[in-house]
Amino acid sequence: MSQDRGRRPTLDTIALELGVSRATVSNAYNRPDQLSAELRERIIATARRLGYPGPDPTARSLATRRSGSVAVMLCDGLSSAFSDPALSIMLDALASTVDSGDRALLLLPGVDGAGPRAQSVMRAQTDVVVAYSLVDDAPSLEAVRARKLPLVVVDEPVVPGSARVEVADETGAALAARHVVSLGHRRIGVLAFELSADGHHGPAGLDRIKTARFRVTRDRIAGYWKGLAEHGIPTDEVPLWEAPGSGREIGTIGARWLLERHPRPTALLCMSDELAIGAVRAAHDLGLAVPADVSVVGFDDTPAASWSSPPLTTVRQDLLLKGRTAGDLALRMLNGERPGPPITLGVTLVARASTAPPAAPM
Amino acid sequence: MSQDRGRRPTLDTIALELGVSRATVSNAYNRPDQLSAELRERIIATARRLGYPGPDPTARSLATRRSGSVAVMLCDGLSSAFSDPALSIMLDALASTVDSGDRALLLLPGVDGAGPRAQSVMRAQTDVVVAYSLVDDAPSLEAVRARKLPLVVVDEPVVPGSARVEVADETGAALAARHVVSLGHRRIGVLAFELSADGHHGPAGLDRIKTARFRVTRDRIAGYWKGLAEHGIPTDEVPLWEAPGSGREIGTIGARWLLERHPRPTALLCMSDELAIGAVRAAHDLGLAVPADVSVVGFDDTPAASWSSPPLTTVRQDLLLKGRTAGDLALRMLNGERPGPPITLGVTLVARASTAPPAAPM
DNA sequence: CCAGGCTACTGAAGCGCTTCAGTAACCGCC
DNA sequence: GGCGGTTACTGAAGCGCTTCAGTAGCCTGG
Repeated sequence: MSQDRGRRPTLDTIALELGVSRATVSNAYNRPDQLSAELRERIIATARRLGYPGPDPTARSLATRRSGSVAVMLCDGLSSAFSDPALSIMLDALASTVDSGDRALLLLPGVDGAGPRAQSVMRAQTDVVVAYSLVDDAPSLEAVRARKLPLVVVDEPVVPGSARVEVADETGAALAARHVVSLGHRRIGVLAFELSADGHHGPAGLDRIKTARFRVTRDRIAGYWKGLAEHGIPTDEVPLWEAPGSGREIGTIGARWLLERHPRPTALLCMSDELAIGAVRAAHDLGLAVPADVSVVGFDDTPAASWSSPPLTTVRQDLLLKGRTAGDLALRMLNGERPGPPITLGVTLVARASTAPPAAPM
Repeated sequence: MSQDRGRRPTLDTIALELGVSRATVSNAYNRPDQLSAELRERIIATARRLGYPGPDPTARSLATRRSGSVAVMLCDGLSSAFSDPALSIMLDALASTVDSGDRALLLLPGVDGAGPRAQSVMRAQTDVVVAYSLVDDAPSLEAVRARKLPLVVVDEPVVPGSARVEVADETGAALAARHVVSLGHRRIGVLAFELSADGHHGPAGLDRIKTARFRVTRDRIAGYWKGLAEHGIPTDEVPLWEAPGSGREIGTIGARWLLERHPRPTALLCMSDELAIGAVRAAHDLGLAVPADVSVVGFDDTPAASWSSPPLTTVRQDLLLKGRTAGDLALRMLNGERPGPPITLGVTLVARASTAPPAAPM
């Protein structure tokens, strides 16, 4: 007879009811080979009868010292995460990898582009954390360090003791730049991501570029410049517009500004496919044809890139692989493996219909 | 002197070091008003010196019996979640609401459209779960019940004892149907969501429709039919194509099938804006103009609806409010509130440029 | 000068589980 | 018939924290 009336059943409830030890009941759930099939049956049956749902996850976590979840720290809120296909795709791959390791994803969204609050990280029940494209000096990274949690960084500068996966952003950007230059373009505009998490957007000058706090943005600018400089294009005259996000709407606004410069750029290098799609729209709005009047290059090669019209020339990165790799790394670190050398994924240029040689100079 | 060399510091480490009780150290973190500011300072300083990162979240959860996270059960993997703007937007609102209550989001993605595995739910460290548009008989729902976790269901049939928020789907669908009918359309096609989580897609007949296991799909079909039937259109002759997902690509495929019927429908009712955008594409591919040759109605009123060309006539639902409401409900249930009556959010028809009276009959 | 009320802190009882070192019983074998 | 080896199960020591009922000491007012 259960004397715990009203209280929710625990391992003890079952053990008492059956007159076996608590360890045995625990084994019934976790190590079926440690007891007779017959007893196990009885335990499970009794549990069901008494409404015991199985070992409490929190208590188990405390005892085993593993929480069973992988935390992901994002730079911004979820809406930006969800609306950025590149991030979505990679997060999905990460989630499936992690899930196949029987772990759940704990999402720690950032606030105001500065990443999650330190306190959210301090309170997160997790065994390992994956940081995605945070600013260099995010307080959340410090919190992870304080908790001595294994860390996997994605698209971020090196953090001592962490595993790392990233993409050859600089190389990719250089590919994009070389592509338009070799088509004959000389007047180029750049549609960039945020340089810092200060909510600023609009045209950005050299001084601001130099203090960029997002590695991805820095590297891609460096790549663009490298590609352009190789062909003698003075990079300090290349107009750059900083977009507070990676969505199309913003892309349209930024591209419009770029396309209204005099002389008008004949090619736009965009840091994401979404920005590029927005740029194509801006061109249309201004009565310019793509690629006849202006060439547009994206970045990422998301599904939307090939779907858009015209299909986008873009720099392809393997987003699925990036997510899977990050997931694998996280799972590995959980097993106590030491973080190996950083993994850098390659990029390729995919030439489609949004780029062409410039029209004859006016 | 700390005799725990090598072990990570705990509350006791600090307490011992300072010769105070463990309770006091705990209070230093959780109830600063319970000790003198001076002692608190010393405790925090010592903690920092010894590398103690603050109370362990898992142990705290066990002691307080609250985990601090809200689990969200999704029908499918994250990629579909991320690629469905309607879901993204609502999840984001949910996340911010929950985050402002200082809780993290634990994502439990589904597998094969059947929702999360029961085991994932059993092992999830969470205080409350939100279920989003799962099939009626999802095993995960049963798992939630077994664990006696508070449950908030979104866009789902009633689950006893749970809080519920949903959208007037049937009403919305009826609005859409009435809209096209009152424009004069008589030949209508329906581009629907999945009816069951069996991976099937393509044209669906009455028998299959009757056994639909997704409430949203069921309700919207019912709404469409109601709107059509009111005007004497025989609903059993309305072709319906079942889409395995809600993306544009699928929309294009389904719409093409619908537009190749004889007689060709002059209006397409689509269960999401993405499907509708795909349908517009299919029309173009077939050399049909929207809305001149075929009218298209979406559902949700996501940003893409107004952005697309032509801007989409659609049924607007307040996705942000839906997410916020679900978050609020979850937070409330955490505080032990009883689930109130279901909350149903209204819908309105937003008429834009993708619908028009049909061309004169051929 | 003492009752009453604070303030600042402590002790101990949990929270529900895992795990490890046993132990008792049994089995087969030379 | 004793011995090594299994099998099936138990006891107890944690895991790291919160919280509640105290208690000691001090202050205040009548």
